[in-house]
Amino acid sequence: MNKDIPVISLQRLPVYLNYLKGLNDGEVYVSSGSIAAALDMGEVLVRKDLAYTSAAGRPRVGYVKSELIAALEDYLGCNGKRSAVLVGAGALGKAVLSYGGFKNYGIEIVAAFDSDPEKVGTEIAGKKVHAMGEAASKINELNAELAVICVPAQYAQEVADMLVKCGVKAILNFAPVLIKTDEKVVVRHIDVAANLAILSSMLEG
Amino acid sequence: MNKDIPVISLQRLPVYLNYLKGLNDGEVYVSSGSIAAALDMGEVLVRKDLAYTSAAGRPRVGYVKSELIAALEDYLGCNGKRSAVLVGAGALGKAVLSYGGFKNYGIEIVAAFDSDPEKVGTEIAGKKVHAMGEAASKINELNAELAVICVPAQYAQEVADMLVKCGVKAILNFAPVLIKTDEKVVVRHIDVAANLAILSSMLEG
DNA sequence: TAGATTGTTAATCGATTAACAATC
DNA sequence: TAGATTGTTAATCGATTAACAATC
Repeated sequence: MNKDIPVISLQRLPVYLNYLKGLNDGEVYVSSGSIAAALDMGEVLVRKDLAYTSAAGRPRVGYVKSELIAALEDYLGCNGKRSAVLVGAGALGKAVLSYGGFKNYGIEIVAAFDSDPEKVGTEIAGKKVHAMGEAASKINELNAELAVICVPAQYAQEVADMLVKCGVKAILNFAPVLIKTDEKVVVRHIDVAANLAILSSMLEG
Repeated sequence: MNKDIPVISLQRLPVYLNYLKGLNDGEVYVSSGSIAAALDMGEVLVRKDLAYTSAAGRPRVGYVKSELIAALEDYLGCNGKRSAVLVGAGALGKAVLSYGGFKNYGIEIVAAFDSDPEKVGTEIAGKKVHAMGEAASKINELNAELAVICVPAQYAQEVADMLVKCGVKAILNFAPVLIKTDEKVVVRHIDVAANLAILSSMLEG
């Protein structure tokens, strides 16, 4: 069902969702034109993207905002329940563990792992930090399909390999290195420093 | 000089740089083919991307690794010196302030701002946290052209407006909301929760 | 020289936009 | 009805890939 949407369209769905949720409660209808204007994009593109979900607009009035939000949430799996684990309870790991925004998407980070014995056994934002060796059993027990990697670059690949072996199906990688996995596993990469560097590069043009 | 590179190519340059830096010191030459194989992409694309920099390969041998790294670093401004400020010293803000990876790109976060009086006056990773009201004078004094927004979504737009008024030219926004600015200002958006949600969506396909 | 690899031009592919018929 | 907006098909645009000449 989610198979044929281009990733580039999929990436825009949360943007629409955020925009719609931020709208005044009084607004009942939204048109692709108004969304496009607010988000600085073409209105046909908005309609095409929305068409991947179950959203249906009505000529002359547009989309019912609540229905559109529901369609996007449904498509993105916000009403489901998926568990994620996090590896690397450093500053960034702690921030991600403390972040409350995942629940909007039906995702919960249920456990963390760290190789530092000092951290093992502690709790961060109510989530237990376990030793790396416990990963296999915990991931299995908690049925976690998602994982977030917040370890230093040099460990990212081995951590990814371990996670995949434990049954993780998708990885969000914050380490500044490209990790390779079995092609069935989906990986996304967020390199914070590189993002700032890209911005910096765009300044001189 | 950096004007005519497509953003999509620019985004790949740090990926090449990370890969090359991670290579064994003994490797003197690298070919576009070997980079492409390691990074799972087409070799012509690699050569095209690298051609935007001052890198020059030699037929039959490839690129001199050290020269290629230097060309990428030069293009990305890693040898320059740019200052950034951060707004919102919550968990994520702290993590970004503590992150050491920016210096590889010639970027330093020089100050933070927060509206919480409890945080004002403290130091995080050696960086002073100032009151929001000091932003204008500090940004000017420190000559900061880059800014990172780590405040809750509902404040992101006003913070962005304030930053732009203070002379900030580029913004990295972690708040889950699209911010609008004068078109001269460049903005990049990192929505961590959305990224995990996208991964989750890709699982069911 | 022979052959591997670069750099470039042409072809292809995919995403965005334009045009327009359908419709409430 | 008239007109605004959707949904879809065709055209355009831009990025990737294929082909190939240049070259060390």
